Amino acid sequence: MDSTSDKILAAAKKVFQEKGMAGARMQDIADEAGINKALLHYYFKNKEQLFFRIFSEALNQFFPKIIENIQSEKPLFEKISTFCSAYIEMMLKNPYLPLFIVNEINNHPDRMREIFWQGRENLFLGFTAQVEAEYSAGIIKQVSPANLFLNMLSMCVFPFVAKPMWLIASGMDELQFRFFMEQRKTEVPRFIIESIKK
Amino acid sequence: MDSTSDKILAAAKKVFQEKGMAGARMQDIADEAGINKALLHYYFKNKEQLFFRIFSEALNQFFPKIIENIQSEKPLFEKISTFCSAYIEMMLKNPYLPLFIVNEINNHPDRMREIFWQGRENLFLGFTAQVEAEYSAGIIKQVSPANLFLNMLSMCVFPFVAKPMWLIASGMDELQFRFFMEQRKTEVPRFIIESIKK
DNA sequence: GTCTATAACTCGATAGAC
DNA sequence: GTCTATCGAGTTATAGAC
Repeated sequence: MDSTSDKILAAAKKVFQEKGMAGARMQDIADEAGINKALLHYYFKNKEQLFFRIFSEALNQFFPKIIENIQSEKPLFEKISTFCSAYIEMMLKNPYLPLFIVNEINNHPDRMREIFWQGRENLFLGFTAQVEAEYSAGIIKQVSPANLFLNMLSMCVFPFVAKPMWLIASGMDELQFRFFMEQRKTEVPRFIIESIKK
Repeated sequence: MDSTSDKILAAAKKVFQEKGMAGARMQDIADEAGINKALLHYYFKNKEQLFFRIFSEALNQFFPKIIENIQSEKPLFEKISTFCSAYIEMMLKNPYLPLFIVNEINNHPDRMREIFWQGRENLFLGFTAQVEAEYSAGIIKQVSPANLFLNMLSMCVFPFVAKPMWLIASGMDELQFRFFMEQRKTEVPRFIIESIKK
């Protein structure tokens, strides 16, 4: 069913992700949900509370998959391929997500810090060990794990963050962009593996 | 000398780049400049006008160097090296610039379109020709110019866009980040060239 | 639960003294 | 040029009827 609460959450997600906390208006959210402002406050005490509900959901959609992937037991090349493919696919479905997250973390890094470190130890320990192991095994060249990971993340996420800029500069339209990103699901892993394989 | 107008511009740059158009307050800018709101309006008719002054300067700082570089006559590998090095250096000095630009283009893609296409024809024509020429000459593998360029841009710019997130996830502090990015000035070109060289 | 009406507040902008 | 004081529009949030 599509309860009023659900309608509000869907509307809030759309408006907040497009305009951010500062740019969003409670009126926009009410309009998008097809209700009035008073009812919004009946369900969610204030704008902040509603915002954090949406923001937390966005974080939970974005990060757990990253963490799970890089801590998995798969061989490195396979890990890289599935990571890029799954991430680009997810962002094709939620194109506003990356910029939303990046922005709001930028505005409240302190709050973020708490949410992030819930029982997690150093994210990169396992990944670092794996990269070193595959180097010792002669599978890959010597490479800094932090650089490798950041390169992978950059090439997957940045195109969505900079999408409007890229569309203008490249002259692509929406459909061409979509096709381009579909290609990148395999192009990016190929590019990375080509660079590090021995 | 440090005229009132200069103080305002410096303050506005800081506040707008940190908080964006929607998040910035004229009061913040006045405080930062050590004056009051009325004086702000004496020098700049309204917030929009002040914002566009700052935004235009940011665009002019960001894009001309990209365009000049990719349209230059240098060999590809050299082009990649100087691009990454110069861009990372510039962003180390203006860390808020990339996210500011990306955001405001996102909020007003229409305005941007006009500013951008001032007598410019397809940006990538020359670059595409060069990549194809170096492929024919047996210097590099076959590679899509758009993907190559976007990969390069992503690996240079994204770390600054996602800096607060990266600091939290990696555990780096400001100084370590700076050192890390200094390394990437040579690491990123190496990574790219390793991937495409024959 | 849902609405209308409005209070309370934030913020950009202006008036007017010095 | 610079300030204090204040207006007025736009927004969040609440009161109270149904």
